[in-house]
Amino acid sequence: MMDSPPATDVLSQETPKRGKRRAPGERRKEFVDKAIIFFSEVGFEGGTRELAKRLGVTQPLIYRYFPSKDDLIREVYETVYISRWEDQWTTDLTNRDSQVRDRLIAFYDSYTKVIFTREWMRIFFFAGLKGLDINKWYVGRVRERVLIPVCRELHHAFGISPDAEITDEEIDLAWTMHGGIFYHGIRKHIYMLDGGLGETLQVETAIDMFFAGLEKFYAERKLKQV
Amino acid sequence: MMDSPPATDVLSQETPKRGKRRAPGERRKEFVDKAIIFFSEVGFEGGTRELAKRLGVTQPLIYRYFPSKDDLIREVYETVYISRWEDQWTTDLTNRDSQVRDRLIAFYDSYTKVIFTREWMRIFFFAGLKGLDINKWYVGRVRERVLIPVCRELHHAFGISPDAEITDEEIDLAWTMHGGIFYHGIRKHIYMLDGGLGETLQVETAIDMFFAGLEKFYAERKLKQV
DNA sequence: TACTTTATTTATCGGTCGATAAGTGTAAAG
DNA sequence: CTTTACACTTATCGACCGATAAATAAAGTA
Repeated sequence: MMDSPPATDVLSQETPKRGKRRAPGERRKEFVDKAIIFFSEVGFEGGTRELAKRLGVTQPLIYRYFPSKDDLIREVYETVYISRWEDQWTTDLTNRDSQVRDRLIAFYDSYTKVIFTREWMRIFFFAGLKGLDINKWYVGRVRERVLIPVCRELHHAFGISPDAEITDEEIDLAWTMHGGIFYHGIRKHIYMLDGGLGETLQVETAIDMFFAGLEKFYAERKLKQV
Repeated sequence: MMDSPPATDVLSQETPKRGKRRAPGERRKEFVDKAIIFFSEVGFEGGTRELAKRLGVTQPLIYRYFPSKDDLIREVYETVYISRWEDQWTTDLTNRDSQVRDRLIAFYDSYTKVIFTREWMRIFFFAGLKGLDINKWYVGRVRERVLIPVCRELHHAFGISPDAEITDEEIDLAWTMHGGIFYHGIRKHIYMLDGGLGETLQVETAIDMFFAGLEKFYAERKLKQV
């Protein structure tokens, strides 16, 4: 079940003039949430005064909740990267009750619902261009918790010995599929251009391309056994 | 002024510190070239003083050659985007002397040689995140001069009537292939992570995936006629 | 009620930025 | 050699940025 967004407290009207007390934990979360939207739009070079204006407070108040702008930024991308990751993804991908193709489609349908948003995409690239470690860490997570499990499932589905190691080449193939899907998100949210296929169909065709490529790959390497 | 010049003008040893005349056009080009490298590393928010230091000159000199920082930046990405495009790409892609698969591989081998560089990739995303028009313009150019010609060649290769229109869905399929290849560049130059396959092999497998996907696409739509 | 606590504001500092004006010295022109 | 042109410098301005200190007002506590 999808929890509906918390009904924003009935606008306490304007004229927040001065000292509008709120619970501190709640306030902090509100700051981070709005900072995500703010920084995703203007980049991490966006000023704290402009951010404060959007929060409806004065600039020094930000420093009561975060020691520095960098700390706030760190919290922003940790929230985006970590809290939006769902462990269920790996669980479902490795559940052999259904065909691996269907599992892949279901995964990317769910995954793209999370990452194909303006904030996620832009925060991701702002952080990537900054050369932050968390970005490499995230790509590593995709590799370990998605692509490698997927390759393992494919070995099983293609009847390859469970002892056969997963090669870097196979993972590169999986990255090509992943990139084909991911690029649609780039086009939509970085370049603001939409595609002709719906998102589900984009995912399906990318996965079908991947399977066709795998057939060729395994055939050439004489690994296919069925 | 009180400060007495060192009067050591005699020892104009090593790098000539002052008044090092050069041809103005040459100097301008040198500024743009170094600015490409500089901005690709630190982003367009990089300071003019830091840039000047790398150029070995003082900061105000930049404003003798460019009216404003924005003008310099505009020249930077126009140089990267426009001057590195080769019209021969479209010519070769539509030359039916060889198989379309071979043409595609040859194109992406050449294209990735140009764009899979740290400067190109990073300038591209810095500009994309800034929401610059030139970015959409570039994506439009790839569509018009690569993907649509490719789809037309594929129609011919697959024996589809020359009157059949190229659909948005077909172009989306081509974008998936393009994105699969492009993403390897992102991994390498934005995340600084290398893949297992060589670049040529990455291109080949992405194209083979694409062809396999096309087969399925045309079969389902009953457009295939051979 | 008076007292304490703290969320929030006002005021401000030092640093950096893009940009401009004025000075300086060398190369080129005569 | 003298004069002129201009590539390049020094000095500086006003705006903005991140961050801090002190003042203020609202909430909690008695």
